[in-house]
Amino acid sequence: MKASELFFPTLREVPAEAEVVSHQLLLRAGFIRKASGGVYSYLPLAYRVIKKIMNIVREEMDRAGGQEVMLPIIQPRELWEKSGRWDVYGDEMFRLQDRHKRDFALGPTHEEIITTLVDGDIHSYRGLPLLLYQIQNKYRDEIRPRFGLMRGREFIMKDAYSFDLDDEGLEVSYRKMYHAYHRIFQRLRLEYRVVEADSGAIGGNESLEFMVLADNGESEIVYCQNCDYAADVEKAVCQAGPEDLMVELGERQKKETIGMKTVQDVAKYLNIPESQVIKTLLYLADGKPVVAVVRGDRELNVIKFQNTLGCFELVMADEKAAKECCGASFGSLGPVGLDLPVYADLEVQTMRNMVCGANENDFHYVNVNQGRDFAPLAWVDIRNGVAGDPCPQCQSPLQMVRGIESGQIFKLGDKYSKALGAAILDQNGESRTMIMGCYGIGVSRTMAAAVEQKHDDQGIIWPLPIAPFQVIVVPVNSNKEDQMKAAQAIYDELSAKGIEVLLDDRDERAGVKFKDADLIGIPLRITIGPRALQENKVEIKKRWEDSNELVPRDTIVEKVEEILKG
RNA sequence: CGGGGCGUAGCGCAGCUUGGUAGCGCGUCUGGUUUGGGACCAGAAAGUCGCAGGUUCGAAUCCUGUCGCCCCGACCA
Repeated sequence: MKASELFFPTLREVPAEAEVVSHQLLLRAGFIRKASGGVYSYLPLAYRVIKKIMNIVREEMDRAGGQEVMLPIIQPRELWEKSGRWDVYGDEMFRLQDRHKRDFALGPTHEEIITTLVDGDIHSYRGLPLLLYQIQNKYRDEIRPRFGLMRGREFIMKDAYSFDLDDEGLEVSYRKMYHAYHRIFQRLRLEYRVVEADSGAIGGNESLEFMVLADNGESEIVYCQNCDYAADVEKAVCQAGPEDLMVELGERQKKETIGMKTVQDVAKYLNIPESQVIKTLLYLADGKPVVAVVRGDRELNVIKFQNTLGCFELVMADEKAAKECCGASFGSLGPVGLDLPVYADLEVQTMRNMVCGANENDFHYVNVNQGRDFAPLAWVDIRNGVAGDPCPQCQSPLQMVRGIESGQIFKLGDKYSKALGAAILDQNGESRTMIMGCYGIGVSRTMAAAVEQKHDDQGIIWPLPIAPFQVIVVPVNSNKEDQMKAAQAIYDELSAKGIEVLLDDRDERAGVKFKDADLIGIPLRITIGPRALQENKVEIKKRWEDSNELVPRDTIVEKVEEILKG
């Protein structure tokens, strides 16, 4: 492909609308253009990358025994009513009507369609196991689409669904997908981590997320370097700390702390670490006041708290409610003498001589000790994990990184098959509900995640397996016949080897070509310059390294093949 | 949905307070000189100032409404 004929409108300046790196670079490098909030066009370079990701995914799905299908995007309302999700899905579902005023949804996901499809034509256990997948657009009317391709309203997703006779079968399918996903992310050459996903809300079912590591990913992950444990901070299992039995319990005292509202203020004022203070947070669970207590330097994890309570709605109470329930404003609350259900984080259990609000404005207690001064209704795990927490499996200190949720595998069980009545006959002629799993990879999001992970201040650095072109050949001056001739010859030779090459034949100055090559992130650049050409040499540069290398013209094809292999 | 910000040429922005025939940089086009990290000179094209209504002799500018975009939050997985 000649650069002069390629549609890749690069921008010198960062469009004002883009905040995150992947969004900025994909716009600047001429990969994507916005059609509407969260809806993008993929230009040729982007689509080349997308197709490569799709092909890797496709090959691994096929290898795992999957069969590719293409399901409708437009889905009738009745299907969604059957599963009960027409109402539940809410505003996040794009809806439309046909000319007869019949309701449809633009598929946000395909459990309904596929379960109905399989139920219609598989009636015997002999038809199982079955693994179907597709790669196509999904539609979710996100409350707030953001960060370019990272959270779009229309996005490309691979979704796979497994159907088995029983849980043992599901286990086999799930494991196959687990290994397939590992292969996929390894082949994409992205650094990633598998973490446990929330299973509380849906109840006991297993789910794992494949996170592509990136400095400004949406998720925070803690992981263990010693064993294989990893989890989102919101889901990480937190434990009680060790108790220091040598610390003597002091006598509880009330101290005046005028104007001291935050944990920081109080700790500073009393000259103690924040970890000696406890935070008392008042929430309304389905309208009823409940209290959460966590160490002063920790964050309450609202999801964990809600799962603990098992309530439907959990909102933070306002100042007024605090005054009514506890007799003091925020900043002066404490569990001592509170006549409310108190849930305290496990970590608080082993703290000694804590500091907390006295439920009286501008007063705090010091030397508060659990058991003697207050007793919570329950000791529970309700805080966010942090780096340094002990690993729940092996007790080594956990590390923290950020990541982008790129794939997820999930044991659905009979959730949809039951609702939609998808049953089959087993060996004994008895009717059984099929057991399902579902497995997603955000293809367009993965492209964005790759950019987030692989870039520098000059632009994108595509991993070789998904680069839009593997090599760019740059004659320093396209008007010099000898340079163009050499460039064209190298282009032909590489192309003949099946290598994807971009020939920058544009009548631009060298600087412009180099900048563009760096920006669009082609892994290998071959530069044909006048001086080297005199000695019958050309220059090769790896996008991910600073230095370049002069090699004899005759060996360049060999050289490229060698790098591509390694 | 709440809070904040923004809509002026393809991109980035100024002009708006104090109303008077729309500007800058980059990009684009033409000609020339240049040619190893976003060249230079000369010339040119390109904008219903998001949209609608109002005030006014006159609105990019003031008022009202509306649409869209971005960020934070709530929400969701």
